[in-house]
Amino acid sequence: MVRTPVTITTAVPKGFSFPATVNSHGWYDLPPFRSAEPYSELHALIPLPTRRTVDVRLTAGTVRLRIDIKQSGPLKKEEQDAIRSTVRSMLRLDEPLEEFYALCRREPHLRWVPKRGAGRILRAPTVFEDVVKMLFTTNCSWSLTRIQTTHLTRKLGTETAPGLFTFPHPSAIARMSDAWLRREISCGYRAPYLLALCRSIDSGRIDLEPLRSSEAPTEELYRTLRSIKGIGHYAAGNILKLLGRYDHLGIDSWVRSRFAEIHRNGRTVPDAAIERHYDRYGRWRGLVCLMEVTADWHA
DNA sequence: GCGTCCAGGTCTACC
DNA sequence: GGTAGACCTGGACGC
Repeated sequence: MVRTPVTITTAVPKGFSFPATVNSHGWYDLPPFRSAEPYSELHALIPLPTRRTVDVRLTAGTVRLRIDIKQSGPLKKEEQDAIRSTVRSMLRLDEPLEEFYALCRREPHLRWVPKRGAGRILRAPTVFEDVVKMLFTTNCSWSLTRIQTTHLTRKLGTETAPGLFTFPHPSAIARMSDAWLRREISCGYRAPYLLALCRSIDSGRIDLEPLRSSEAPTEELYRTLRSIKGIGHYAAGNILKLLGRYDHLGIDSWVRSRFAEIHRNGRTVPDAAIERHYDRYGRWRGLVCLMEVTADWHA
């Protein structure tokens, strides 16, 4: 047994960039993640197999990542291992990107990607959390995505410290009504989609968590995601990226707009033309597209 | 402060 | 297979 506070570390791959990973997309801005300064630290709540949740603060060194664990009870060795494993999964530390980086080095406009250690996309501790948050990004502004996620955690999550709430378990959401979710979470017409997903998980009809380690073909995973009501072409494409599959672009209005600025002097083009543009990057096309449209975030 | 309009993906009905 | 319309909310804007 180890008494808190506890600091553990874990090795990072050569060239890894903590800020480029945390800033890879907007997840760091959605609870339970917190980050006053996303370039240097990230706070997260990590659920453990023992059904406990720990509050961690992540900061990066050049060869190791520092994990400060804030919680009150004793911490077993296997719980520390679980924390380390979840953090590695969230920051994609074990994802092999050598082939992608080699591709980037052959493209002058992508040479910055391996130089700045970009290409690892932050994900939540669970696939369920990633899917619900992606559902909350559909057909709304980022401010509404933040409102929905904040309400969901505050009203159905568990308070682990004053003002600090876990992402709720599917069963906690499954117990609520459609009308309650619309009223309290502000998720509008997405409420029945969220409810159906949570009840499917709660009843055992669907299990999202194995998708991260699945060896099934990408198109099979895509079909699985599209079978979830409310997850369309855009959301499925972006969830696939969080599963380490980059065959789909996940085009939304922002990608259309950025693509037009970067490649067409501001003139918008049909999605099919955007798809064709990235075809030559093969199974990395979705990641190349993401790097291009977010390049200025990493400048 | 109030009303109106718009933007944002997905689903369903219809052709 | 392609398309129109409905879904719901926050924010911008005009009054």
